[in-house]
Amino acid sequence: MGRQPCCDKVGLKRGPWTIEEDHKLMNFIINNGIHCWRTVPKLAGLLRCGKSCRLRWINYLRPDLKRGAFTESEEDQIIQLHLRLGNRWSKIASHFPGRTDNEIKNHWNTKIKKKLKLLGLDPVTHKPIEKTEKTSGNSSNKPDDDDGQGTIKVSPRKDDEKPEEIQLNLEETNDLFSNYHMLCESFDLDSWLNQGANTCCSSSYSMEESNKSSMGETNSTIQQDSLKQWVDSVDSFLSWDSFIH
DNA sequence: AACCTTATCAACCGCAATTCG
DNA sequence: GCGAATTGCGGTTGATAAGGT
Repeated sequence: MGRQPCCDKVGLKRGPWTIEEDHKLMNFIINNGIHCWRTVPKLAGLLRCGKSCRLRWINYLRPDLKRGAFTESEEDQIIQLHLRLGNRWSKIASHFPGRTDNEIKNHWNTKIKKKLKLLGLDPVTHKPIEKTEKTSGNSSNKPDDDDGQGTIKVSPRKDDEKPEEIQLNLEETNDLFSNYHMLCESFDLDSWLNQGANTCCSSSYSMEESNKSSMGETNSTIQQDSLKQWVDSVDSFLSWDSFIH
């Protein structure tokens, strides 16, 4: 049997989105909202599949996106949530209004993972690497940049250069680990989670929901004005994007 | 200046979960 | 209740910017 592909890929465009495509998608969603992603590209006049449109909207065009680098406290919160939820990025993202699961996942993979490794912590278990190795006795889980003796080797820049060794001896590792746990303990995740749950926005955001929640009782003129402001702001970062590209 | 390596992040893919007829 | 359609999620890839040699 098997499932049909979600969309007919023949003749569909792939790769980076153009400003024109972004405008088409935005205009369509502004005017019509989102009812069925599958029909969005067809109705909006886009040669993209519905999945691609959804992703573009959620990760880049949504009006409530918070752009910019993650703060240290956001990073701490991500680590906390990862400890509890694992790689459930959408769940984690739901506690960061304006952040997307993709953004958090990328940040985790490129920055936080390295930070934890430097602290001598396994990014998967959040436990000291030595400990997990000794207890598991499974060398296949050993990070390739760790020599198993509390020393993390950073890849050399040159072939003839000795790897830079960051001496994280056991004492230092334990100190870092206890600090890390003090941070974990002092952080009231539950109350924060509850607070986040009230303010979080679902990844399946739509203009209809946006209108209901943020514009609820305002009149249509104000709605039009805010919408215009948003489109203007999106226009400004779109042009900036095209400039830097 | 040219080349190479690494880091970053947008976008894609495949599968699971959910919805719909 | 069942199967097909659709949506959403997490892992992965690929383009490109940034930095180093």
